[in-house]
Amino acid sequence: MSVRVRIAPSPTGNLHIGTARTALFNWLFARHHGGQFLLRIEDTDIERSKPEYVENILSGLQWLGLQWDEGPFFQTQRLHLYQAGIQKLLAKGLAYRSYETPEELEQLREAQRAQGLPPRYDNRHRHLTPEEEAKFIAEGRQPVIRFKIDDDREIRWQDMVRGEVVWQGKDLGGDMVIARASGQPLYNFVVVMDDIDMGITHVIRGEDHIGNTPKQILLYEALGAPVPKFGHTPLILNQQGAKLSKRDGATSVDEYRMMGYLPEAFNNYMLLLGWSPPDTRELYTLEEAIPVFDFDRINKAGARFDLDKLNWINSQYLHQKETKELLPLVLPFWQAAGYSIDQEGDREWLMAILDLIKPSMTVLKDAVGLASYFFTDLPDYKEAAKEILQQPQTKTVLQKAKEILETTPRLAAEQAKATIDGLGKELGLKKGAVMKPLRCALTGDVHGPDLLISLALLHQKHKALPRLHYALHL
RNA sequence: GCCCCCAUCGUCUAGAGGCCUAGGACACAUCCCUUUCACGGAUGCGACACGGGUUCGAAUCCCGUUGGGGGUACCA
Repeated sequence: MSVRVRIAPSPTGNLHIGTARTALFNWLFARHHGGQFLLRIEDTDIERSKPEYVENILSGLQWLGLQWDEGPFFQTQRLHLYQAGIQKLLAKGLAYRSYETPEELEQLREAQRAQGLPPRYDNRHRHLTPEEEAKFIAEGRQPVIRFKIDDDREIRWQDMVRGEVVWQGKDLGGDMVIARASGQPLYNFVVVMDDIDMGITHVIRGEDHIGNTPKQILLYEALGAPVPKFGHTPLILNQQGAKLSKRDGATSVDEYRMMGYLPEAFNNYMLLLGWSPPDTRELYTLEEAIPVFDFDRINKAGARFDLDKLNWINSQYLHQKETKELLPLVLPFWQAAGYSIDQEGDREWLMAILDLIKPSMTVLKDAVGLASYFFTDLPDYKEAAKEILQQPQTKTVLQKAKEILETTPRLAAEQAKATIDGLGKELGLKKGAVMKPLRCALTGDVHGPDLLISLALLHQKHKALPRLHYALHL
């Protein structure tokens, strides 16, 4: 039987890192086994689901390159299927109508809490007489549908990551609601209906779903369907070791995209969170991971999200990237920063800048700060740079450099080196004594990318002389 | 509270009873390269939560303790 897996996000927020990682594992598992990866949008919670989140999830998965083979399916368009399932369970006597009010349930839980007991439904409406039921209906009560869960049942399954997991029926909280009073079917039920209907063979999801699994296994049995394999992956945790939440800074894929992380780096990092490669190699593209990915190497403990490691991986991919491929990725960030750029005319010049700053970049957005002095008329002079520019020797160097540039309209990087070396010799100064003032005058900072290349590039755009002039009169 | 899961350097992890003096990566420190900052290279720092077993031998198996996490809805 061919492998069929799915990712089933609910559109109640932007594509979350945890969802993305689950998607990645499912995608890799499907590709590894030559199976299918489906996308299903779980939008049964109509109050919290929003179309913009659907859009965000779809575009996020696409950005990551986790293309789905079927879908997206929307649960709100499949309500007839769930209705039929509910009728079937009702007819078989495996589910029933339950009439308690939210207040009554709250009272029950309150009483249980007071006695130190676990909160659970006491199955009080499981065996209502027709008279009792008629009375509730006459009161105008709208029933929920509950699925019967026997306390003495024992549920066990072989989890793909955790091995055998055993659950007692009595710990499942009593007969479970599968449809609201409004008729809206609920998560645990629709998941099972859909997974059966879509022929899902392996349910790979986060560990936070582990408690849902025994309930769902019971539903598979009740519906007379084969139970798929389950694999519960460890959770991604925050710096404190708790489940990632909105309060933990950037938790959506979108935010990382906007900060300038590359999808290949992001995938690579998520892959390493909970899965370990068979050897010491850590850099894997999606395609490279397909043949080596398997569940034997999935870890059981949760993993903290570590920005340092993500940054390192991202910088590796960035540095490896051909400059001509990097340029279109960087351009939007430069443009957003307000730099005026002639994409066509300046192409060579821009590529040279990018070549220069590429080794210093960790995220795409870094290109904004690193290249800023190329795009402004005058750089933003830092305090430390101003101090250097005040030193007496500085004037001599800058004056000399100015004279040379005035007679040299165009300067290649190699020429710049010879010129500056000559300048130092002529003045009897060490390299540092020449470079430092020059750097400060040209870039406004005491350190940065290669100065001679910067000089050549600035001079090409007639930005070097005005800066020397400005610095001389500071 | 109750149920479930988990436990190796600060972080991600390797480790299937002797290959472990516990390996790798990030981070950090030092040095080299270098006009500077990065990049790159080298070196260093640094962990088997604790207590009992089992065994000739335990990071690895068992039990307990502690710690952490998840769940406990007419959310997903």
